[in-house]
Amino acid sequence: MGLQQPRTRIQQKNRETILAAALEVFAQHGFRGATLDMIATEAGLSKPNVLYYFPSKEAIHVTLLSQLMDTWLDPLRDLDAGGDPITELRVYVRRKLDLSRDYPRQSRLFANEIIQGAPRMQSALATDLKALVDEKSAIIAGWAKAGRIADVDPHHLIFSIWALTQHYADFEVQIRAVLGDGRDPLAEAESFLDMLFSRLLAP
Amino acid sequence: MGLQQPRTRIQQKNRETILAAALEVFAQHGFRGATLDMIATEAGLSKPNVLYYFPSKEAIHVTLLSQLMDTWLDPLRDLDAGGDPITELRVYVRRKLDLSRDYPRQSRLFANEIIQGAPRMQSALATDLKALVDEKSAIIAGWAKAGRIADVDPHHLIFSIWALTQHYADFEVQIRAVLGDGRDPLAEAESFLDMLFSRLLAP
DNA sequence: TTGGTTTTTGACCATTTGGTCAATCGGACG
DNA sequence: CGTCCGATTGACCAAATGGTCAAAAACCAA
Repeated sequence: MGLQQPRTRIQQKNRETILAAALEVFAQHGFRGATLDMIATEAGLSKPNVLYYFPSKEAIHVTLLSQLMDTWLDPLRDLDAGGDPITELRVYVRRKLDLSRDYPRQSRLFANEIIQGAPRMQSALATDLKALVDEKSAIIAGWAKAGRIADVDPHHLIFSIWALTQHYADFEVQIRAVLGDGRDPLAEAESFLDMLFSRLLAP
Repeated sequence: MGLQQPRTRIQQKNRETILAAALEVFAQHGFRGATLDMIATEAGLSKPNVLYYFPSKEAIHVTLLSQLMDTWLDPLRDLDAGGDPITELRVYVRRKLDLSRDYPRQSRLFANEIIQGAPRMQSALATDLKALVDEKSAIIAGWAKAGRIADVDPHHLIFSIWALTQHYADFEVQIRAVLGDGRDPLAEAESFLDMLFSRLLAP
């Protein structure tokens, strides 16, 4: 039964429930480590019922990944050539860090996929993602050439923003272990990264 | 058969062969995604033969992880309170980046483990790793207080070094997809990170 | 060569897991 | 109330997988 778009209220609800459960399970165990039983239990449904709403385990995974790319790239899409360069980039960093705080599971799902060679995203990376990054890199390069920010390589600037913000979601366990209790990693990260990029970008 | 330490030449060699194969397979597929058959094939041995040298799949994984922690923390151990602060930290960044270049599989193995909650490393993180980071953070804090480097949070400085260097190994697929062919990500990263930390740390 | 030890493997096993299916359930509508 | 269609599930299956074991092969010292 191909449920391209939900027709009934209950389909809508159950598909969402399954996706939320699958996100939790995939993020924690990776694609192979996750089982349909785990997802079904987490969703409060039976395994055959889960497969009534999605044709396969892989279909659930693919659905999650495509949803992810969309919201994940929003902050970069909003980088505005007409805005103040430093402000634009600072806002981008902050919004990216907000994503790490509010959606750590999505971040880990994505990280799992990329680390293992992005077997289900290769094309999306080389086309959509590359196009967007190239476009925004041109904007940043323009700012640099105009002397409005320091002369940094735009691609690596973007990579550094990704690396630094996602690190706080993906490696949360390590960070908490090292910092010990009683500290708020994400809050500290916000001011640290603000300072870091201020110093890096100042003309 | 518990082969705590190899007694014969052939044991030594086969254990190393298996660990090398397992590193490749675990890094690419994660613990659950890797199968003993994959490891055996990669090692050029039969599955029962692999289990002759290691008691279980998990034992292979644990062996790799403990080996990893050791070499992985060496550069941080060498951070010398008596050296020139900027130089010491620059060397640390460069050596960490060298590890990403030379041992990307180890980096991904570690990343896989941490992202999934470090089920087999929790204790090592909270004890050994925390102790080392706290010790070196104290040194960095001393440099900052003496005005020899900028006033940065030492823990987050170390996190940022980890994030930025390991990103080039763990997310290599993404970076290559975005940069396209004909560029050398690691070479570019070296100069980019050198500049980034120069600006960040200058008093 | 021989006897004993180490190494290797084919056959096998129990469990897990993704997925199927016929049968049942349940609610909305006439 | 009865019918129909979407929703749910217990039972089941085939393949994959971690691991075992007895026997064969390779090796080595005397």
